[in-house]
Amino acid sequence: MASNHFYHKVYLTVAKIPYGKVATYGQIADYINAYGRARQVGWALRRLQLPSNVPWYRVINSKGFITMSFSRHGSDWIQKKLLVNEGIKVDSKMKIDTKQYLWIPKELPYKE
DNA sequence: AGAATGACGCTGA
DNA sequence: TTCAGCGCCATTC
Repeated sequence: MASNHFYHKVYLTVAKIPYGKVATYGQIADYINAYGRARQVGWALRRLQLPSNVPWYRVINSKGFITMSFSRHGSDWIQKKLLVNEGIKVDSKMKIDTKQYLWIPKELPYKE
């Protein structure tokens, strides 16, 4: 199915985020030639059934925060725990120091 | 089918 | 610097 292709690209790219690093929703959208579709990246990750082999927890919003939402049914707190387990510091406001942890790939992680 | 929703992000005041 | 407003669009109601 064509729509699943978008999700597949999201998962493929997210899987390339290195251990101990994070990326933003917009970044992922950008890398898969879907500039401006950060929301769809969020939908793709929300669709995952946990536990997943995709490191979904390494994706945060552009402000450097873990996005908190009741609709996530606790996965936001699980996200914090998993990131801390990788040595990433997450403060009490769910803020992450992007200067230190943001993934900056040297090459385009996804190519058509 | 039409409207609302949302794990987002840029812009401009 | 902060923040409301708007664009985005698949999914859900």
